[in-house]
Amino acid sequence: MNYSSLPFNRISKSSPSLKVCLESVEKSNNLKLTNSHRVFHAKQSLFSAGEQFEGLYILRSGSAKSFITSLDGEEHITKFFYPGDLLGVDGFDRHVYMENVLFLETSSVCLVKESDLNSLVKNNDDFRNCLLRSMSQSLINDSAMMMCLSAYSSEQKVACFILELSKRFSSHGLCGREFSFSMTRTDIANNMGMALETVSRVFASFQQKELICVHNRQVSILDIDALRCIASTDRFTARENTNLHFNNRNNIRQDNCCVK
Amino acid sequence: MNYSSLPFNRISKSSPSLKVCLESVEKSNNLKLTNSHRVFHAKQSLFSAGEQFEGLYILRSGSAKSFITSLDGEEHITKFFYPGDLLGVDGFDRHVYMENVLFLETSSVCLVKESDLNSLVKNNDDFRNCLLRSMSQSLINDSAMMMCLSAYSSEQKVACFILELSKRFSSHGLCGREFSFSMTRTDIANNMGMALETVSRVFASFQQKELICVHNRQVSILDIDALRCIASTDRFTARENTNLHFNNRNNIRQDNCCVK
DNA sequence: CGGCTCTTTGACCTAGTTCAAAGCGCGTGG
DNA sequence: CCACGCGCTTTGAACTAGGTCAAAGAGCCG
Repeated sequence: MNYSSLPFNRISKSSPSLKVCLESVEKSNNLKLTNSHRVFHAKQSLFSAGEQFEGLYILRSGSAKSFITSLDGEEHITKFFYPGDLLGVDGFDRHVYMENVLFLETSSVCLVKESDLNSLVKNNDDFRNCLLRSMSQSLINDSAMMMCLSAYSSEQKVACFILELSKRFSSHGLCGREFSFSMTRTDIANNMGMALETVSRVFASFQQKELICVHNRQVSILDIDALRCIASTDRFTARENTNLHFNNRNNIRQDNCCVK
Repeated sequence: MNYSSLPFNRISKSSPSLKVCLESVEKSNNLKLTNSHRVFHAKQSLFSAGEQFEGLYILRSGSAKSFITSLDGEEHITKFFYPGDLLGVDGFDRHVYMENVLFLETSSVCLVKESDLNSLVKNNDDFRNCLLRSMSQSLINDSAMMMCLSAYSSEQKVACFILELSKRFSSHGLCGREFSFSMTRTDIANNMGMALETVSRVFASFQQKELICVHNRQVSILDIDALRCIASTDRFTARENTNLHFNNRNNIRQDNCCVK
């Protein structure tokens, strides 16, 4: 997939992409980012909590997850990253990265070194706005995520997760109706604050209701409106049509499924 | 309480306060913030989601809460604010505030208008760094909060909540061992993703174990190490000494309590 | 004093976790 | 090319932490 063919103007207006911003900066200014591109493979680490802050990374392709570790060693996945996303913003505060980042698949990143960063933020209006807007957006997303974690039922959580992924993919010009995710069920469960068994059961339940179709990590959305409805329905209404443990008796599977 | 007497140097190094930063900027530059101070009372609104972005607010005294509303009208409190905190950063993205802010008690804020903001970020290194660090810090806090919401038991959540408040108060030069909070049990429950009854029960349980002492909204911490231990203990260990519903039979109350 | 909101406490109940075991897909090495 | 092993996923059955419902107390203010 060639990203340069995407309608970036529209995207950069609705949700700023530093990647795009940088590309324009790179062309018009004397900034050289050519040596700062690197490729990583699945399970490789970009940086770990405690490491010296070296600058921001922009994910160019692939995907990654960030996680923090509690005092007792438990890990929590805070976010999944897709092309255009910014990595390492948590390092501004103490000049030390506060999160760990692992790649989920073969990916490439571009480093904006701290030195370049300072002058960019200072002198380049576009870049500065992009950065502030991107951080602002992250804070808003965090709020939504917190609400999701604290108040949503399992079905709502999974519906939100799928819809969010769909949104991500389509905003990058990919198909938002049919895609495959790069994280495991365990990752999803950890990120959404539920047990992996529950994730599995909700997927099965959604499939049984013909809202989605899942094979391994390939998903296709069959009824996006129903998903949106579940995601935005309060718990009392949602409860009526929910019985995770017992509604998957008459297995509906590969048969009526659109992906093969 | 006169904030100007606080040891701000130390604070601004460990965790940047835009308030302090602004004060120095105000003195050394030609910036006028004198007309931008306003006082609000409990339950008054600073701004609501959807309103035009006018700039950032710095809380000078008092306290506030921010909340977002889900599609079905449910509210979720995303954060509580104390003096020195920054309000309105969520407006950078779309030039519209994305959250609602209500004051919990009589408070005063200082508005940094958008016009001033731009030149400050552009030209004032201290301010720019303060802002970036503050936003970075918020993102880190959000991560911690998400982990808390998604993986912690009720006791862990409440322990974290109390410890966080304690940290906040002592970082502002107030007593971190004995303070009163300005939010209701319902607010705490909403923010921490639990039922208000559970909050009440955990408080009772902590009091019964002589970790804290609560009267209405006045708390004093009796055993901060034990609280820290609870907050950082994994669920398996924590479970052994937990039985919220039945361990408050022999009521221990005002008798052995340090606040009267 | 009456009415209000907030908080506590009790009793019950269920959504989702935990534990256990089997199934599946995929890469590796023989 | 098959067999084995390993990591991931699914499914079942039992259990429990915490939510929900209900009712009573407590503080506060006009």
